[in-house]
Amino acid sequence: MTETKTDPRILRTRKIIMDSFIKLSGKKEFKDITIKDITTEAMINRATFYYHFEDIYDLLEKALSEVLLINLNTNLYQNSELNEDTIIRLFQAITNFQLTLSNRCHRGYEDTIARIIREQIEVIIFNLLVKQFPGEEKKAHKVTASMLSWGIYGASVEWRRNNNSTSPEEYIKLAIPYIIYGIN
Amino acid sequence: MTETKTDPRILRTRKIIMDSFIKLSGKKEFKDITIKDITTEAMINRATFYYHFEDIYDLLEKALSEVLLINLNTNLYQNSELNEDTIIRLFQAITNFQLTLSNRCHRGYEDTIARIIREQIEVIIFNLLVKQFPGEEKKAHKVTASMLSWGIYGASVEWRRNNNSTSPEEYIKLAIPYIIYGIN
DNA sequence: TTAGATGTGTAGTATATACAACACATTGTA
DNA sequence: TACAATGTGTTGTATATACTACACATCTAA
Repeated sequence: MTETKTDPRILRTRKIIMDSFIKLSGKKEFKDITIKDITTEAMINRATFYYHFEDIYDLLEKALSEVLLINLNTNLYQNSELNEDTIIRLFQAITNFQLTLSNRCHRGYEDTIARIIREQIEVIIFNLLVKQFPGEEKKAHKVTASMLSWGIYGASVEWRRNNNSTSPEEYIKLAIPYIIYGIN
Repeated sequence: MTETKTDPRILRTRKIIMDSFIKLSGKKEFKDITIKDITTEAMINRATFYYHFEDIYDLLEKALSEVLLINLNTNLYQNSELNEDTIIRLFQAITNFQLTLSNRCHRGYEDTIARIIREQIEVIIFNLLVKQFPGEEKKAHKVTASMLSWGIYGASVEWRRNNNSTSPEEYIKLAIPYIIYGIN
């Protein structure tokens, strides 16, 4: 809302860097991608990279967040409530995102990536909860969001592992009553 | 050869501007394209436009030259002589370029565009002649290049006008003996 | 072990781009 | 006519990016 517009040069350069990184991720494993590779691909100076990102892990984090967030924003920007529909869309976005990831080789960095994704989910859920129940305790929202994010992320991992014929929607629907109405 | 490498920012920005201009040319007539349109499309500041180009006609000139030159370079960079083969490739590049142009609306600026194209052809032919006959008088090369450029450009106009089944290659082949061996 | 090669991260300076403001011209419209 | 709106081209200043050099780490080969 109170967005102060950022310098177009910054937006442009960040996008070039992230796009180059994503492109390289399709060719090499993460551990083999050097910062020189990225800046060469992006045709920017190496020093400029450090102007925007702390190091390559910072880039990984921001690139993943951005890609995931774009997926999510287009999916559930309209819905501002945490309900059955929202959860289904969220889950679909995650499984979809995981599928694109699995086509790229990030061997050895699965844990980092998993953490980033889960944190993103947590942020999204937290914001939804705050909007939905403005008066209540934020600490409770925090814990709830944390637990839900772990649960939903874990579900996406399990879904991918049992890569059977169940669609993401059907899969998560099995758990939704528990999420929404609780154990009772 | 003695290319002093130019700042990547300049290359990048020029490309963005030209690409935006070409993109806009597909939507609007030239006379309706404002500099604000271009800079908005390119997401650069209007002052930056004037850093690179004098005005919109300067951009038109450079954009056309560049597109035509790229066509030509990829076609006849290998051949450094002005022979039958070179002329055929040159003619093909021009007709091909004219076809792409005809899909865009530049009504009222045909003359300007024609001049730019012809001048480009002249430069190319002149350079070929200088390379081919290094010892001889440059003034003669100049006149020869001028006449040939007018002739070849004119032929491309005629070819397009009689838009019949003759291919550019067949068409120009009819005139090649005259060009190469002269009237006798 | 020692060098050499490659990668990371930082700092100082030069240059390109962003932005805002301005004067001026052109166009449409009341 | 007037006067608002839109476009052109310029200028001054702030900021982002390019470039170069440097110190340091890691790895490989002699």
